[in-house]
Amino acid sequence: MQTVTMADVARVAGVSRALVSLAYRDAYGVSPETRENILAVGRKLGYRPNRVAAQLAGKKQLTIGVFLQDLHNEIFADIYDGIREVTDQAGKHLVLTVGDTVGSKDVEGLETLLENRVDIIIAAGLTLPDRLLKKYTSRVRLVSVSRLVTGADCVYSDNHLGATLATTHLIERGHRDIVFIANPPSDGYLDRRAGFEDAMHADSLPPRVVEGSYSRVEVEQIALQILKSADRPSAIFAHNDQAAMGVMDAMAELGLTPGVDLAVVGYDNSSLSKSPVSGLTTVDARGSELGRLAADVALERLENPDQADIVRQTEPTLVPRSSS
Amino acid sequence: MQTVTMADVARVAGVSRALVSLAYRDAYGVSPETRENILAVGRKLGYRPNRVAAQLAGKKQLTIGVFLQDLHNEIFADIYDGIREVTDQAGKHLVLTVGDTVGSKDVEGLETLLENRVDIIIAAGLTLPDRLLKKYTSRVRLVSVSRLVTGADCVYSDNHLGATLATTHLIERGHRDIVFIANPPSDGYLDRRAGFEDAMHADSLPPRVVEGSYSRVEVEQIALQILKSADRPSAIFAHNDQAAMGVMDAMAELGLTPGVDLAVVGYDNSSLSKSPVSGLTTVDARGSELGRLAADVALERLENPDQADIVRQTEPTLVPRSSS
DNA sequence: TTGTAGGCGTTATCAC
DNA sequence: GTGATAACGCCTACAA
Repeated sequence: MQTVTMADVARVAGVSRALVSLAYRDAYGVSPETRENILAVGRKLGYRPNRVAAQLAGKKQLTIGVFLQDLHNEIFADIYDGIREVTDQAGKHLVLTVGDTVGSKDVEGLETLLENRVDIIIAAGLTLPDRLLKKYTSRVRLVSVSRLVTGADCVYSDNHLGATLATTHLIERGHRDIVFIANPPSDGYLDRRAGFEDAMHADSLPPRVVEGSYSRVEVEQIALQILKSADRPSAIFAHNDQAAMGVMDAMAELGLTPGVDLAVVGYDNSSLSKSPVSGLTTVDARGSELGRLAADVALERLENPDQADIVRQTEPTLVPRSSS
Repeated sequence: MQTVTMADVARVAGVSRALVSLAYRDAYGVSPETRENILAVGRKLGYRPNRVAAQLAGKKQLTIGVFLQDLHNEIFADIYDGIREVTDQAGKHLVLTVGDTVGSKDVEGLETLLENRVDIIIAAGLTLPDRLLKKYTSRVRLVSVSRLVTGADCVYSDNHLGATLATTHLIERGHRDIVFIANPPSDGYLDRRAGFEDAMHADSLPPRVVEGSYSRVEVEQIALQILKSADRPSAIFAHNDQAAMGVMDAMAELGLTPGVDLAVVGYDNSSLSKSPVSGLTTVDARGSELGRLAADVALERLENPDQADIVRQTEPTLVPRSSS
């Protein structure tokens, strides 16, 4: 159980520690034979490089911190996949921290990343207020995914457009009384709501907005109230798929059929909506593409620290299904 | 952007480095006033403890490695929640790595954890063969979640019982021709299948087993074949909820109604099945409880490294819904 | 209660 | 090509 160190390998192989180090990073300055020999000895001894020590000693930028807001929301799994796809190839190491559904652990997650001295942070789904976020953007390079942040690199999907697509789709289907179940208001996540309102106004329709949450069951309760009320709308547009499924849950409870008794539209095109079972019309924000882009930006930033803020925007698309 | 170190804080506060270290870990041997003063200086200077250096220098066991097999499967989010609940309280630091849906990244994930010199690993959903796994259990303390491993601490749900519950449930509902869509065969995950077969045999019914996968869409294709074949079963029991949803997807495509044209049962009680929309009958494996238990075991093991292997088993329960 | 010295396992910078 | 030697930032005795 006692750890084998570089010194051990060096001693047994009959070389200096420095050579072992070089051999394991296949750097220049070590002949193929000695390299092979060193690696063989290391293998026999069960040597495993100590990344902690390497991080401390080295000055190379090779670790990327990743913050994912909520593992229960599959969009973050998609984003992670995208990130990993490119960082794996670039040989960068990832340090992961995660928040929670309520969004109360942003600070904790970022703080942990900083204590681990990551060279840059890719943060997906941050909800902490701009004011607090500024304290971080001044201390570390940050690539924000989904959330638009001034003073940081950003990768996000055009939420205003996405919401407009969804709303227009409903209007074209003849709906005039539409409720938007919004996410809890927070800096950087107001575009979907704005897109909805603008689209409604464009057709001189009154936008109805109800504040929702990121929790499916909470939205279910909210939807129950809406559906049981006197002025039940003919369509509901939810800020994301989780919330939309909450609406579907409520409908199932009341014996209502999506697409018939009420139109429902979500946002994210997660596997929740993809399923023919739910048949949820949604807006595809392409999570894995966002992830890939974010990682690209992070690598670019590491190469060139002083260039201006990088902003990449992707265009969402509407995915019509049976629920509308 | 240049990092503030302990030495900086010490200099400004007019004390030694050691004192700063003690103050930040609120250890004995530092008066309340100096402590306060040191912390104040640190705050002003924007000092942040360097966990990398601390890990390297210290000998205390305070980091736990966590491996989660697949972020797209919500059961792992549940398990993570459970783990976090207890490690947060115990003040332990988590290092996270994740695999993928195919299960091809187990080695990579464990290896990264080892390179980070975690003191113990909690691994959920390992699929690598026993033979390979042994190389790890001999090098590091391992708490295996879901998977039963000899020579390591284990926390798992009684899968044989769970599968029996599900199968018996179907039989009681009058089904005699039942297909079990199994997970890809691998060490440590054969109990659900065995539970199914045993329950069928107990009633002198012929068990039909089809090999499935961990991917929802792949199972959808498999289910399509089964449902279109001449001898369509009256019920399908899938190895987990993801797979069960794949079956539901196939049914939706064929216009079949779950619970009417075909009974479907899943496993995990993830939010996929919880939803009234899917109404999927399932077996509740209680992920967060598994996570909590695993973390408890890990802490116990750190305290007492030499005790015999700890094995904790939980009892799953059947959750009947409309799909059966 | 406080300060000093040595070490954790690497990487980086030199000479050889 | 190869091998000493000084960092890296902190912890942990031990001495004061």
